[in-house]
Amino acid sequence: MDFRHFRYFIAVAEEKNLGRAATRLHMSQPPLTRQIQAIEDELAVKLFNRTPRGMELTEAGEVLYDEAYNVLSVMEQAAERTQRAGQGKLGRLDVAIFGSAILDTIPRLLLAFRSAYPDVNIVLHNMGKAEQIEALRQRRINVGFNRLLEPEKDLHTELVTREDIVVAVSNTHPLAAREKVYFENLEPHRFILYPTVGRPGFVDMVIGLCKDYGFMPKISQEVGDAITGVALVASGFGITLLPESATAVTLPGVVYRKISDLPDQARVDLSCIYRKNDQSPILNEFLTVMRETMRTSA
Amino acid sequence: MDFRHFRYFIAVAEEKNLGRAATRLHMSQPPLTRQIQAIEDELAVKLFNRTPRGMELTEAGEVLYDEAYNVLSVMEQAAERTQRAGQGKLGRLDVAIFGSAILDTIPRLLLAFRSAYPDVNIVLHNMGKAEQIEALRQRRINVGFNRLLEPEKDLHTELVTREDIVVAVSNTHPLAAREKVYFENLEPHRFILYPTVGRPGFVDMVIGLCKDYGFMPKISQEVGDAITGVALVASGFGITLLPESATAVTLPGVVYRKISDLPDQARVDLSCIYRKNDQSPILNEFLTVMRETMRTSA
DNA sequence: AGGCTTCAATACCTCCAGGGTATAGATCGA
DNA sequence: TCGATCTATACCCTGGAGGTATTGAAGCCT
Repeated sequence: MDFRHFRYFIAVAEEKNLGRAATRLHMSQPPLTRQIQAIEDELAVKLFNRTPRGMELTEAGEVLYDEAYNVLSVMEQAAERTQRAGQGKLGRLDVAIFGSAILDTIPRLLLAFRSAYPDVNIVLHNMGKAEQIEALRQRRINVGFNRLLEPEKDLHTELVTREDIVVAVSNTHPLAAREKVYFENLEPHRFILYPTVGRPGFVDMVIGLCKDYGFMPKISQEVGDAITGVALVASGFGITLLPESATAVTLPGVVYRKISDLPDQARVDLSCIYRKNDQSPILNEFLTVMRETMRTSA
Repeated sequence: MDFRHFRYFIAVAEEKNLGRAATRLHMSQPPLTRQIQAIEDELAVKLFNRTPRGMELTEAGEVLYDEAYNVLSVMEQAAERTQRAGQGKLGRLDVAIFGSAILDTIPRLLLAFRSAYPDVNIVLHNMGKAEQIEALRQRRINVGFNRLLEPEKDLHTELVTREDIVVAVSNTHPLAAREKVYFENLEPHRFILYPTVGRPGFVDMVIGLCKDYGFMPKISQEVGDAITGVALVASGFGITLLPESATAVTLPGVVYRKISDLPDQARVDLSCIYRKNDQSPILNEFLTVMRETMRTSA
């Protein structure tokens, strides 16, 4: 039983005439006769009664006719879904995110991707840097987002965007009153910092910067994530440094100030990381959308 | 895209190795390679990543693998249902019945058939003799049951069973007291009879019998069906003649008596009627079951 | 009745797709 | 570097699917 057989059968069932059916199938009548006979032989069932006026379905033939379109359509759907999966339009993408990246860039990215590929199921995972790398190697995720990623031999890292660092201060804080804030102005104030999960982290960059400006930051608190940090700023625990996108978080009593004299290496990157040998068309489409999105919004 | 392709694809997807898959498919490896390539070409999708350790599914391949068993099983079901229909095990049988036949023989028949062919949907229609013949010609029914059927050139009639005629009398009636009832004993009593729907009917036979015995029956009432007739007997309207199977109807105050000297032509037949050229395997099986049932219960 | 039409079925030929064997190419582990 | 273990390629061969011509069977007209 072949797909061709189904198409032939349908044509004959509908035309009730071998000649016309053959024309419709762009072939001649005798081979069609034989193919129909072949089906009947294989199933050991008479599908048509041959009359001098043509072919008419038997009861068994009626049953097969009911099924035939089903069979073809199931087959065609299988093919189509496979093709769509091959074009990255169907399937699942496991994305790891971490920390403040979720506040601005990632949502824009996901929005763009979802509207272009609505049938791709995006599953988000919260993971730190080291976890992301492990999960990538174990194929639990397709792509991870993080900052300050170091190269790995089997993984590609790709810069998504770079952001300036801003300082978050309480609105009653002396720095809030200044028109321009320079990095050295930060020195006397107490810093709220973040624990490093996977070296090098954001903290390392901040401390390095301070060293470049000739001081060691006074540490007020260490907190787990950016939002908690901002909350502590509002509560007067000190100041904190954040990537610019984190200014999407607005809390009463907190203001953000740009740092006017920030050197270029003090800009913080947001990168993504994925397996070098990942052939997934979905990942590919995702990266394409990502590059396009970042290009147009730059 | 051929059924063979699906089987090949499944084998390779499961074995993750062309050689083993080929063995499983009872063929050699190179043609299998080419068939897999052919599928990929046709769908314009890579289904496998070739590694030195074997074949592993791509995402698109995973999607196709999910579908592949579906496709095959839908196909196989179609074939199987068709075969079953060809063996008369699946489908629909439209049966016309009439009057008292429904009281005993038909239920036994249907019970036997349903238990042997549970997937055949039996649809019962109440029709008189003429209606049945018309419905047969219009293919609205496959078989009809009736009594005293006359031959028709395009229809087969087949005797199902013959029954004796019994007389139904009130239990206070003089006849109820007799040990043996002879036909001539009926003469003084008033008859409840049935209108003839399609000549010749049961009434004609009764009247003919009376004539044979040298009297004309005194008619008390005409009623539409046997049950009503029996109800009138209970009410003292007279006596009525019925086929023996109608004694399945028991009403308080009614007794049935056999007629001892009944000639053979006074036995009433139950026959079925169907199209001579009806090829339906279901009808065929039904008739077979019917003959078997009547043979064993005779 | 006999020829005409209209179907499906058969006879016979052709050719290519699908299968086989042998072998090359690629990669990995010892 | 050699052998083991995969897949891919080259080449041959056969069966089956398709084509043309024809037969066979059954109405439908004169």
